[in-house]
Amino acid sequence: MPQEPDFPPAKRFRPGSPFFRLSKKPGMLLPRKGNAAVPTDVQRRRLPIYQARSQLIVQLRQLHSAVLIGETGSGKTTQIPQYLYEAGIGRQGMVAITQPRRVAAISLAGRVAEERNSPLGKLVGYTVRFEDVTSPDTKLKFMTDGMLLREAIGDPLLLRYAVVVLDEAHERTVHTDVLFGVVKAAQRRRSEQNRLPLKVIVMSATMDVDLFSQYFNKSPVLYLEGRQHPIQVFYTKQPQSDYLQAALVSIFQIHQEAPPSHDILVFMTGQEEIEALARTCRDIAKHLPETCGPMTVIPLYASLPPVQQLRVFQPAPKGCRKVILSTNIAETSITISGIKFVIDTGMVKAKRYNPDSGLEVLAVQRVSKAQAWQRAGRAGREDSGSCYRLYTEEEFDNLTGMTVPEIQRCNLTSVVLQLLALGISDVLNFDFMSKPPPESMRMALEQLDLLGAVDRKDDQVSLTPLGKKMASFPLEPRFAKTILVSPDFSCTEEVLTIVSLLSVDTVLYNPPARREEVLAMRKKFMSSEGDHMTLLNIYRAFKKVSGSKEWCRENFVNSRNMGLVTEVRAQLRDICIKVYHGLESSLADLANVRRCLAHGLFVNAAELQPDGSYVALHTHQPVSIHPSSVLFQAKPAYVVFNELLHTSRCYMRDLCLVDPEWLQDAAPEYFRRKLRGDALQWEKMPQMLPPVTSEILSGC
DNA sequence: TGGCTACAA
Repeated sequence: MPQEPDFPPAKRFRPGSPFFRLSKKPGMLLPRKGNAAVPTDVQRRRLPIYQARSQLIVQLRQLHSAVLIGETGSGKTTQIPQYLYEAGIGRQGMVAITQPRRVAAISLAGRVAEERNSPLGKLVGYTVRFEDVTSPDTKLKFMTDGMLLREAIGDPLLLRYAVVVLDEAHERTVHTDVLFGVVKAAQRRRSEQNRLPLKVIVMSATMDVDLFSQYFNKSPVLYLEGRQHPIQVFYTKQPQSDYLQAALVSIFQIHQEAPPSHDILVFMTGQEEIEALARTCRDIAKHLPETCGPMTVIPLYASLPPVQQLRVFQPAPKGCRKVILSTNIAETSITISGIKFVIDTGMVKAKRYNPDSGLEVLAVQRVSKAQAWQRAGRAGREDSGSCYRLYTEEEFDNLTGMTVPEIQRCNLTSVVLQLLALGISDVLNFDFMSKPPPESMRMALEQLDLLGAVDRKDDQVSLTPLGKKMASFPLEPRFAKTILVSPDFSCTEEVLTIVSLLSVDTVLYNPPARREEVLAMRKKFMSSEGDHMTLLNIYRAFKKVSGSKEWCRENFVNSRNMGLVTEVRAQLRDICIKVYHGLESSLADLANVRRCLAHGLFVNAAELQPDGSYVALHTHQPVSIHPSSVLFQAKPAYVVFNELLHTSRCYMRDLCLVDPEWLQDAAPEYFRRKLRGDALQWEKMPQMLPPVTSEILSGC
């Protein structure tokens, strides 16, 4: 289990200051603070980290593994790779610097290339999905953690690299967590085989580093001071029952008291909540007395069109206050300058996973201390700031220290397939930094077994030839399987399209205010065979007009996501051609396409009951058709679906009508007695059918 | 029979 991190008491909190641990950690480096930067090469020397450069180089030269703590603004991400290069450390191979996000990998590479005065793609390059800007000259390679993981499948020892820098390790994405284990194993095996040593540098912005250090053989921790400014933190005196109301009051309190140039950033949970509060704020702002200046309220969340997202960067007109209402996208992904006040509701929408039911639930919950500090830190990027926490100090003390790593709360089917593809057969004992729940691992193995991806003999698990092929797709195993069976049904082109459509955020644009219009436009694409076929119709129509943006607008189709679909599709198609040396298409025979979906999604099958309700065959839980489905008013006997969404009920989303015989064909053993008329199955084989908990039942 | 999705590849 993750250890409770040792966080600074709020009152003495100075972001970027590691002083409170000075006595404990002798490895600390104490740079002098620099001033605001002016030219480019001088800029590097003015970064806080520069003062520690020579010490860092000495340390990094001798250490096999190091943990580096540095707040935002310390310059660690751009400078460490250059220091390594300048000192000739790891020149025998490349230096990989991983990032959880694409934009970060790309922009960091750009900045470092500029600092080196070298064209991007030469000495400094980057690799992210769909884009590889590197050359044989590339020594410093910025990449997404997912890309390095994918490379590891072909090269588990990561022999091209002399140094791997895992940045933003505190975010604990699934990919980073798997990489921890992969680089640690590669490091050990390379040393055993007397190969070029692999140096591992873990970089994190938070103080909960003991876990990192312990995991990497008690490696030393180096501290760097950042260039954050002091932040005053305020708590409410009483617990707030309504955080939205509390946010509203706080916004206008600040608005009445603070100079209008001081912008406010409010952290909330989701789109609907944000839009509602935005409306309320605008209404109230209209009716304020003259003494109060005007206010511009800007919502910010991921599904917002890019043009509207950019609004947060535009300065408000003089004398007007900018109030940004944001999801946690502003916590990490988008950095907004000029924020003087942060209001933290203390809530976040996060995914939870129940391995028994396979249910992923998106629920509003309290943030962790680490998240609360991350949010507060957004107020002190250029100058000192304030953070108003809409909860009491006692409530803060009771928050969990760090956010539960994603790997402990998600479906692990893809992870396990990837581990197996890396040649790790003892997946159940893989050296995770934070072990995922054993039920999640078992569930994942069971799913892979059902899909025909693995052979299990006693405790030894190995990939089948099909499983090996599945691992070559950057997809969830069930979708890889769907593609891989498609040649048997001569419909690879169609299946590729459908899987690509499912790989991106929805291409359907549904502005609530124009609901009737949307419905009328969408009618012409609707298929009685289900949502997948409806999506296929939309894609075909989109291609017919050569991806016209105008057509997208008229038909309420998100053209950005549609463009992404095209990219994903091309990538999947390339992989397909490599695996199969050819493609086939049935053009009109959509039944075959549905057969493929049955082969990939059969674990997500549901059966119509005599009373008109549906039951999921895998878990026997009652499920319903989501109102957004084209099959909402239909009553097909059997369907497969993409996912279950747990809101007021358990809703199946994205449905496809199937024949029960197809399900039998897809997994004869599994379905032998699962289909209608086997009520006793439940009691006979409890180990295959985990009991439905009362929690699930009451929620459905 | 009736709901609405944080982030990432």
